[in-house]
Amino acid sequence: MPRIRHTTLACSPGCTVEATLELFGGKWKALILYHLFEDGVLRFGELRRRLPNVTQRMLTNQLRELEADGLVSRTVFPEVPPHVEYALTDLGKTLKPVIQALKTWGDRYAHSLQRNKAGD
Amino acid sequence: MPRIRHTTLACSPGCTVEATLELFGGKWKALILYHLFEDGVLRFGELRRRLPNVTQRMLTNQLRELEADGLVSRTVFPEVPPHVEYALTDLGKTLKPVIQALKTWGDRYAHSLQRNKAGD
DNA sequence: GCCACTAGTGTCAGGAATGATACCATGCCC
DNA sequence: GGGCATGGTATCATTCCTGACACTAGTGGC
Repeated sequence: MPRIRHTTLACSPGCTVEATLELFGGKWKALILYHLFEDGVLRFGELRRRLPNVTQRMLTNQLRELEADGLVSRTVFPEVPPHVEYALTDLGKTLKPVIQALKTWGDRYAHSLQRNKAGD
Repeated sequence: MPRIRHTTLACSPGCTVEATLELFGGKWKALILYHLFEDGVLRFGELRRRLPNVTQRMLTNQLRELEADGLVSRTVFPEVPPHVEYALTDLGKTLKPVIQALKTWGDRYAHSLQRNKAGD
C-alpha cells in the first residue's frame, strides 16, 4: 500500500476508491486509526504498546502522514518528559464506517482466505 | 499496499482490518474489483482499457493475486485468439459493501484532502 | 556525574513493489 | 510470408517501503 502515490484524482470512475485507500494504505495506518477509534485519545507511547510490531520510526512516520492528510491531530504538551497526544480529527472520524466495514468483513471472512494461512 | 504481507492473524485486535486491507492493498486491486462490480464480467483487454495506467504485467499480477485469494475467478476459453474472462467469486462479491464504503467516503470527502492535490 | 524517561530524528541497508521493454503462441486475413 | 489480435511471460532496472540501530533534548532521581 500503500507505497502508492497516485497522480491525479481525475482518472477513471472509481478513482476515489483508490484515493481513499491511499489514506490508510500505509502498512499500519488502518491499525492506528482503529485504535484511535477504540480509545479516543492516545499518547505516542500508548500507541507503541498497542502496536508492538511497529518500529518507532515507522509509527512516527505513519502518524505524520495521517496528520498531513488531516485525519489525525497531534497535540504537544510542552512538558518534560515530552507528552504528545494523538486523536482523530473530525475528518478522521468520518472514516469510521469505512474502517468498520473493513473490520466487519475481516471478522466474518478471514477464515475463508486460503493463501496466507499455512505457509505465511 | 501493498506490498505488505502480514505474518499472522493473531496479532492485536483489529488485526482483521489489516488482513482485509491486504487483500486489495495492491496498487490497483481495489480498482479492478470496482470495475468488476460495475460490469460483472470483463475480459483481460477490457480491464486494460479501463485501467490505462496499469502495465500489462501489473494487471496480470494483480489479477493472479486476486485469484489466489479467491476473490476473482479466471475463465479461459480455448479459442484463438485467446479469450479470458474475469469475474468476482462469491467471496469477492461479499467485498462489495467494503468497496462501496471506500467509494462513498471518497466521493464525499475527496475534496477535503489537502496534501495530494496541488503539487502531486 | 550517570542513568532513565518520552517522543522523537538520522542514517543506512535490504528487499519488495512497480515499471519499461521485449518476446511468445496461434490462427486469420491479405 | 507479413501483419494483426489476444493474453500473456521473462528480464531488467529503479524506486519505494520498511526495519535496525544509534542518537538527541531536558529534567528528575540516585
